[in-house]
Amino acid sequence: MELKGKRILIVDDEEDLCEILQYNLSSEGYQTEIAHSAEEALKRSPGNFDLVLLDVMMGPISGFKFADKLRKELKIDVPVIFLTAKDTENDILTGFSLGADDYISKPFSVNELTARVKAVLKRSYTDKVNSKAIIQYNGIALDTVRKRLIINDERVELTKKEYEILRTLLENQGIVFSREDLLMRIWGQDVIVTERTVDVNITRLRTKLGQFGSSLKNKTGYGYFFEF
Amino acid sequence: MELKGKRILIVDDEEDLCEILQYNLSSEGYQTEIAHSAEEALKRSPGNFDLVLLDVMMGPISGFKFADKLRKELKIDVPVIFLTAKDTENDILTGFSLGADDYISKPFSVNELTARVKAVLKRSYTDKVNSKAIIQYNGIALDTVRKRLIINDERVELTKKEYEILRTLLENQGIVFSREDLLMRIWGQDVIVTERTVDVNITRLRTKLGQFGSSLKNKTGYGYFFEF
DNA sequence: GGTATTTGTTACTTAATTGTTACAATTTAG
DNA sequence: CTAAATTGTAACAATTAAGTAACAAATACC
Repeated sequence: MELKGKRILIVDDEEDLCEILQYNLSSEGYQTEIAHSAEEALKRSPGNFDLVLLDVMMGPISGFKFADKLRKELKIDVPVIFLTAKDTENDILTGFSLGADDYISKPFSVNELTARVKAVLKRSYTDKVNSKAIIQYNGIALDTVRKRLIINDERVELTKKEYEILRTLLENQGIVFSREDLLMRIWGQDVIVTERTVDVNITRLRTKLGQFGSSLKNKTGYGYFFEF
Repeated sequence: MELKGKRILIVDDEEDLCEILQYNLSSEGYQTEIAHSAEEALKRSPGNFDLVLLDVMMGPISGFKFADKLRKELKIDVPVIFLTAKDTENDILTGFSLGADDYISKPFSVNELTARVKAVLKRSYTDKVNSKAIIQYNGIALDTVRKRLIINDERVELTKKEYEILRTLLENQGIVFSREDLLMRIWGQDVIVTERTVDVNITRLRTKLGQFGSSLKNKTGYGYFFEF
């Protein structure tokens, strides 16, 4: 398994800590991005990261609220590791009830951090379809490195948006995503585009999907989903 | 590692050159033996040497034939450096296809000789696997010692950055590297340059790659990758 | 120290992606 | 069955990304 190169979103309002985290994770080969608030984190399309490191004690929206929003409202189930100063059981349980994958209590050592990060990434690798370079579904192969499809031995290049929509739908087959869900997840919090934009991208995807185009289905009034 | 005392077999029909080689290598602390023909060389158990210096232009059995026999028939994979007067790229590539580790073009300086010898001994000591001076991919040969390309029998000099980008992409064909990835990997953690710098270097590389320029591909929104 | 080479920046051009709109087709509700 | 709502989609526009030439800065080399 190749953990290196995985994208990690660091969400913490303490500049210094962020930099320490970033420095250490980078030198381990991970790609990192920093957000100093929940709001900022939402802007960075958290669904596109492999892991989110989240401080629970943070500005107006706490890490807990952010995680809750991520899971329940945005339906993004990216792995999350909480950074918590309060090492109380209650805190920790709250975190896990909100879908955390692990937690680290401050202060923590670099070794501890990288070990947990590695473990969580490994779990999300083995347990989910995630992380493989090419993911196959029925007759469709999605090359997650080159961001393209292989259908009937043919390469079909996908643009960024197309790729992200398709991946989202393929990884969550049968689940209906409203236009808003998709906009939130893929375009991000503050990008303002018409909901119809999704429709157009769906059309384009259907064309590129060829014989499988009709598997990208619409549920009138609700949204889009994938079903072979 | 102790390079001194390593045993080197010199195979060349020119008496004078042999003596010059022997003199210089001895004074560097190597043990040397001389063979004036391929036949003679075979009698000296070439497999028991740490390195063979082999003249390609030589009596009834050419250096190439000797090397071929060594590798294919006798299955001896002692490191070999070719001494070549014919400095054509074709010759050089032939040598490498026969398993050479490096080559030296006549006339050469003593410094060059000892440097190459040392480098090959060191490489073959540290990593048995990737110790060749020239790595070939489809129609592209990358001379990792002299930092240049050989394409269609032509030498193309690469600058450091160009070389490192190309090597990264060639060794990881199909993997898309974002500008940031490349900056991190090649420029390093703390060098601050515009991401567009990568683009410019890519353009320069494409030009130097000639007919293969179009194999250095861009994936809009993601980065660059190599694919024949 | 001066010259050549490499490397980086910028500005501009070209290309690719993404978004909007208008209208057609389909679906739904009554 | 029909009108309203929703979705599909083609054509165009806007935006964003990439290619590249020309110049500037930095570095290496005498």
